[in-house]
Amino acid sequence: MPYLNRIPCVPEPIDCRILTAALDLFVSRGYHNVSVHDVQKEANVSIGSIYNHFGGKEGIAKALYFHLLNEMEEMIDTVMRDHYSATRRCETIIRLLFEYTETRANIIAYIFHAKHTEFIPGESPICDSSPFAKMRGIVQQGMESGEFRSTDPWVATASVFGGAIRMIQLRLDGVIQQPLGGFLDEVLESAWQGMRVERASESV
Amino acid sequence: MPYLNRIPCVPEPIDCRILTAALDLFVSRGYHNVSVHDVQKEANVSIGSIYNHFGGKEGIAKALYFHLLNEMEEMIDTVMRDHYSATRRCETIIRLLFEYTETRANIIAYIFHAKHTEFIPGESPICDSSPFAKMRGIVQQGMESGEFRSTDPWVATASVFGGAIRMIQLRLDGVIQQPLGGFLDEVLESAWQGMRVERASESV
DNA sequence: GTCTATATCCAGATAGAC
DNA sequence: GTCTATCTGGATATAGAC
Repeated sequence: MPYLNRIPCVPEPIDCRILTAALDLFVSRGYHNVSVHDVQKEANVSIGSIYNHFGGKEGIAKALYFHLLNEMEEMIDTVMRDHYSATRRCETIIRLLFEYTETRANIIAYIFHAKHTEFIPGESPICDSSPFAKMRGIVQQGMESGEFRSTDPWVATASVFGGAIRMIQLRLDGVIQQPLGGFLDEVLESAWQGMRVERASESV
Repeated sequence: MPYLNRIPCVPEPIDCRILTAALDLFVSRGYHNVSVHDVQKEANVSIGSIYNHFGGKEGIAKALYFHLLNEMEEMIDTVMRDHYSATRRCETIIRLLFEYTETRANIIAYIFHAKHTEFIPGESPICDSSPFAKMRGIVQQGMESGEFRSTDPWVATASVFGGAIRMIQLRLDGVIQQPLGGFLDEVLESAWQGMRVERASESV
């Protein structure tokens, strides 16, 4: 196994080191409790480099935000390419979000952080952003195709994804202490049951 | 109408003025973007008084947090006193939360703010707190009584309240621009359908 | 208890050598 | 492009008169 002990010869580019360190610190301590000096130490770069690359702390936060939002959008695009029914699309998105919450918790925590507007002024709330709009679009598609029962689009989206997002928040806060994977089937079951089309015979 | 122009002779106590001003500022700008001087100006008191009463900015945040958490707990206790079935209890809680979101948005925004631990160190996440525990208890009761189908307690609670909480978050973020009252019936409908006990004849 | 004026600290940002 | 040393503003917190 000759490669096991090899020292990586291509060092991670400096931008990535900064962003990775910042993400860790921002998520663990909170944006406002992290100084540029903290990031500098964690990333093993000088403070000058940080200002050169990102123009300051807010620049780092913005770069992170758009980078991660973009990753999330690519994830959703991939799901939409590989699956066609709204049900399968929603299911796959929820499954991937659960997986990411376990394996790359920082990313999900940063993306789902309630108030980006507090430290990225002028940015509209994340639920206005493209990936979230696409999620609403998928639910809409499901209502039009008859997979989901028809209701208000906001209510429908909150109904499909609300339970899952709530579980993610509880897991990130440490309130839920088991991996989310074990809850996936039941969460999906609730979501589908909540959005299932009522048969005429069942209504009174 | 002799009272209309009267000047209030019992001024609001200084503690309340400080807390009210702080709540407004914390919610609108974010805790870390508000200085003690801002609170002082908004509340029309001196900075010395603030330190006398609350010991500093963090003291204000803590006092607010416990005060509002307590109000929420009292609300839930009242609901539990006035209603007995889990369904009615959950429904009333959701309705009241929606109402508060419209009429006293600051309170709900502060309580539902994701990360109190960022500015109140040592405090456990809000979903561990007593009112949220009581909400879980009500759902548990509903599963035991057979009102709700049985599933994991976390999943059940997320399923019952997740959609509503998501709607509240979207409303507070300004993404949803209509009052929540208009969505109440559909939100409840989704929640109940998601938790309804499956009849044997319906399963395949 | 309340106030004003002041002290102290530390964050974000910059300058200029290399 | 990267670094160290430095500047500056503003925040928290205190001192001491009233």
